[in-house]
Amino acid sequence: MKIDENTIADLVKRSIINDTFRRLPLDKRERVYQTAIRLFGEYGYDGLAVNQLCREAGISKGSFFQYFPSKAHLLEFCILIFDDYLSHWVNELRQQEKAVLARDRLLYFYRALVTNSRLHATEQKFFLFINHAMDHAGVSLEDFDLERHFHEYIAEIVRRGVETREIRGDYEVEFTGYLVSVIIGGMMSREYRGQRYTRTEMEEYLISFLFDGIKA
Amino acid sequence: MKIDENTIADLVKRSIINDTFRRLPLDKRERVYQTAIRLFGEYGYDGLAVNQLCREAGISKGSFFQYFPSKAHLLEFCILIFDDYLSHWVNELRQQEKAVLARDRLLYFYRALVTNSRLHATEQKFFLFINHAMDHAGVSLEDFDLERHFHEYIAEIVRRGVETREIRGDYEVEFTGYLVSVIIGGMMSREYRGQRYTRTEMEEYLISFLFDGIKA
DNA sequence: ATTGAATATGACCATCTGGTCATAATTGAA
DNA sequence: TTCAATTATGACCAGATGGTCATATTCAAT
Repeated sequence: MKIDENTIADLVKRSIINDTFRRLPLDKRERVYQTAIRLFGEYGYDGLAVNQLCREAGISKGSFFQYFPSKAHLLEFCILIFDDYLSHWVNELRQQEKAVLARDRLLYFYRALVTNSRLHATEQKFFLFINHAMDHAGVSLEDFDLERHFHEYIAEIVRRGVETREIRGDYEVEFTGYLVSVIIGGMMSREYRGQRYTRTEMEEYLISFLFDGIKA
Repeated sequence: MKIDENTIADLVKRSIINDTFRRLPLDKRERVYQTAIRLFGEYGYDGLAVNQLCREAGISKGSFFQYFPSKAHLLEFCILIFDDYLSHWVNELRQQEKAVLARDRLLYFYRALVTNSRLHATEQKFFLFINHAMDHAGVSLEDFDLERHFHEYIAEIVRRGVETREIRGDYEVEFTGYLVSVIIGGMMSREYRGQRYTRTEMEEYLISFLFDGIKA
């Protein structure tokens, strides 16, 4: 995904990045961003050394601090750009998706997640880092709920499902949606590991587990 | 929980801690351990400064490095002691629990988890830190699966449940058990947050969701 | 009271960190 | 070609970090 110009301009206004960075050639901006989320995802906040980032991104330290007010601002920048990326990703998915039944829609979403996370290991790591890491240098990570795009999409599926009487509606849609995404998340992390089951079997179990529970 | 003498002796043999630490008075050992898991849980691995630990635990820096070969060994020590603690906790729970039906046993487990995590915020934070943190200074955190005690216990409940035809057995017990604990975990983290529902309502939804799924 | 071993201590060290800044290189308009 | 503005650079800085070590203290056994 290309970094959105409007978003960049907004970040300049909010003093998260400097105008110098906005004026930079596209490929340089991309290089810095990609290197940053890779290193953050791999080594964490403290583990990313500005020196290393500069070396691997091919810029000098002096330049770095002309682009970003501080290391903490780099993190915030990465989070916000990544948030944009997720938003686009979910939106595209929503447009492509043609299914009607809730079970098919959930399956479609699950498949897309699995495929995507296999494709983009770096983004995956960064996502996990932000989701689990603690606060750093005044950047309260709890303010950035990267999962909300997923949650909102699933909640929408659940809402329709309740309307069409496919899904129970005795508890809040948002709550049920949350539990659904917890299960999907759990299934996903199983995808990476052992795999005693084929992908089709995983999908079958997911849907069956979701809709029917563990009852014999 | 008192730190187990046998465990300590084993850690000395494995050169994770020095013999000096083993010979220390109980309260001092406890103080160091408690302070360490609190600071690790609060600030993470890099965020815990040995100086601060020494200050808050009331020991000198020189002493610290007579107790532990390095900071990384302190972390390993904490993880292994904590692992012991979890093992004891689950064992006690298992002995106290008298229920027969799988749904009652799962409920009992869930209640115990909620109660315990409310009581011991420090341990909770440390647990989350270990579960989510990335590797540090040669300590591969993936080697320490702190959740396995929970997983094993739940898997046992599921196994019995399958035998008594309460729980479906079309997939591996271990897999189903994993999904059950994923849901329980999800419910737990909801406990901390918004709480539009009473605890009883949460429990009812958990069981109903687990056994019956989201089907209308 | 003496002695020898175990333990405690904090000044000290090399290294690394995020961040600065004076200077050099590049750019683009006139 | 000139020149002013923008961007690039890396030596440098103060502070903090994990870790060391010579010395001081404590303690138990005689």
